[in-house]
Amino acid sequence: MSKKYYSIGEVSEKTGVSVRTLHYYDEVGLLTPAKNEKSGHRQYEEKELITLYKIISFKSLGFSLDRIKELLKETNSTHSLLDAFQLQKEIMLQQMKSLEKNINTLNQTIELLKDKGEIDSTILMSLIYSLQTEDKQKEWLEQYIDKEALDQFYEKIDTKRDDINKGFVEFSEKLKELYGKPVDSPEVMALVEECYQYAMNYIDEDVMEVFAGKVEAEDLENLDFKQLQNIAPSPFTKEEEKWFDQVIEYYMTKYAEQEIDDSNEE
Amino acid sequence: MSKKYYSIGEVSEKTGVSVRTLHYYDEVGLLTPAKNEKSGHRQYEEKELITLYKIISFKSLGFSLDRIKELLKETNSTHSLLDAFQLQKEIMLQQMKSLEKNINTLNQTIELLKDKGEIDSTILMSLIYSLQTEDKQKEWLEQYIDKEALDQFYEKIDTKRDDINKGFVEFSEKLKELYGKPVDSPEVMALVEECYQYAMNYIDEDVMEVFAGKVEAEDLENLDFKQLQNIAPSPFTKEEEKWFDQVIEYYMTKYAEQEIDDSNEE
DNA sequence: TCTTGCACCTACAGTAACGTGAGGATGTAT
DNA sequence: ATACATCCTCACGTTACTGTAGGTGCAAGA
Repeated sequence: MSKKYYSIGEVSEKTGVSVRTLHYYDEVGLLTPAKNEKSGHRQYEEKELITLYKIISFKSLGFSLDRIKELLKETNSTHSLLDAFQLQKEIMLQQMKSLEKNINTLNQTIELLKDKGEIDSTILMSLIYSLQTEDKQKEWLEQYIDKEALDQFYEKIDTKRDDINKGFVEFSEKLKELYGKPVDSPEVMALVEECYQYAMNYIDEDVMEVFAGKVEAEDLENLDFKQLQNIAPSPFTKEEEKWFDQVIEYYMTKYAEQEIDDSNEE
Repeated sequence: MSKKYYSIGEVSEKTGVSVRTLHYYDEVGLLTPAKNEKSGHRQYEEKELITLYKIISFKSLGFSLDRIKELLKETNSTHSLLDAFQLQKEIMLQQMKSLEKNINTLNQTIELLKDKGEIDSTILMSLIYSLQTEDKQKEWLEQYIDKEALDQFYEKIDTKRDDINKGFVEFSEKLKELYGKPVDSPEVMALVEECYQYAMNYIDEDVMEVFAGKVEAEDLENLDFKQLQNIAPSPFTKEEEKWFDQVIEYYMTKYAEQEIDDSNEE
């Protein structure tokens, strides 16, 4: 035969794997060619080339070197290979989902930034965080709202993503501007009213009712809302939030009065 | 105020980031809270909590900590954020493509393993490698075949993936079995004929002609085929390949004779 | 008063899969 | 013989953490 061995350089050339990487594979016992006694140079035979191609193939499918070491021993048993591949596929599908979510969030954020220009970084963070944890938010909501109504709600939202994001940012900005004003000042009330009306565009009445009913029924003040806060941090400081709570409270009582008035008039 | 500072434990609890990781962020200068002079305990203020949420958000979008450190400084300039997000989106789209390719390969391999049971690991490797580098193969082919015909060809193939993979494996196995037999033995010739016919199911005549013409026209024996070998290693050993080359050569001369006979009879 | 436990601290080490570079030995062509 | 390419080993750097050991300060229980 013209040539029995390949030098490490040749192997690197042929396969595109760096010399250092071949050293490393030798070091960890993944691919251990014989060595020339005198020079210590590595001598790769054809069977090792084939093994290397197997390694490259497995690696390209996302397996770790440790896993590959096992798989190389088991390549005769096709059954364990099948298992490994199916598992690996599940893992990659998971990764796909996560990537899709990220791209989605990035798309929405990019649209928003293009549209709005400057955005308070805290508000932006809050939005991104919220978009990224939407699944968990939905899970949380499923405790209180039945899945069907929720699915419907999210479907509706899905078509108006960019509008809603913009609304969220704008209301947050305006609220931050008004922070500190008396809770019963007309500007504040006007904004809250506007905000409420805006939200009502997207929230079905039945969803609202179910939720309102639950809120009164359960004592979720402590435990559960804390969990939600963890899932979706607000864009406001503690101070702002305190003020905002008062605003809401005032608005609710006023709103309740008006409701009574309305129903009396009917 | 009831509470000015959060302890590291509280922050960890609130955000889900481990204490050790918070230590780490402090160490690398990503999030450096003040320290109590006496005890050395870290004291997180609300602004640092907000920063931490920003960090979490950016991290979930796939940014490195170094990049995040820069982004945190630039959060006021929305412009650089937009750039960063757009770049990040491109990166994630790339990753998506790569993942899709992997899942595709895994799916095909899984189907094949389910269908065939035992498969020679070298043949399997060759197939996987080939599936994973299909893009590069196509690029290589584009040098010789015009894109339109090629696209058409791949489209056709795409609908019959599993069949073709199975065919590839079976012909490879059979060829390996026959290795060593005389190149003009009837079994060998029958297999090659069968293989040729099988391939013709998928290769359009015009593609074949273009390619055949090119093969004669150019001297791509050396440079370019080496490149292809790098892209798609064969499932055969050097010895087997040598033998196979002879088989093909013999087949081609025989085929050429037959062609002449055929045209004479017409 | 002792000690137990808890939350916190620092500091060192280890992970995966290499990249990079130093310093020296070997192979090959002229 | 000399130049130059190629190879060797050794060892540190990278990313984003995680683990562990040994030590401090403080509050509650025996």
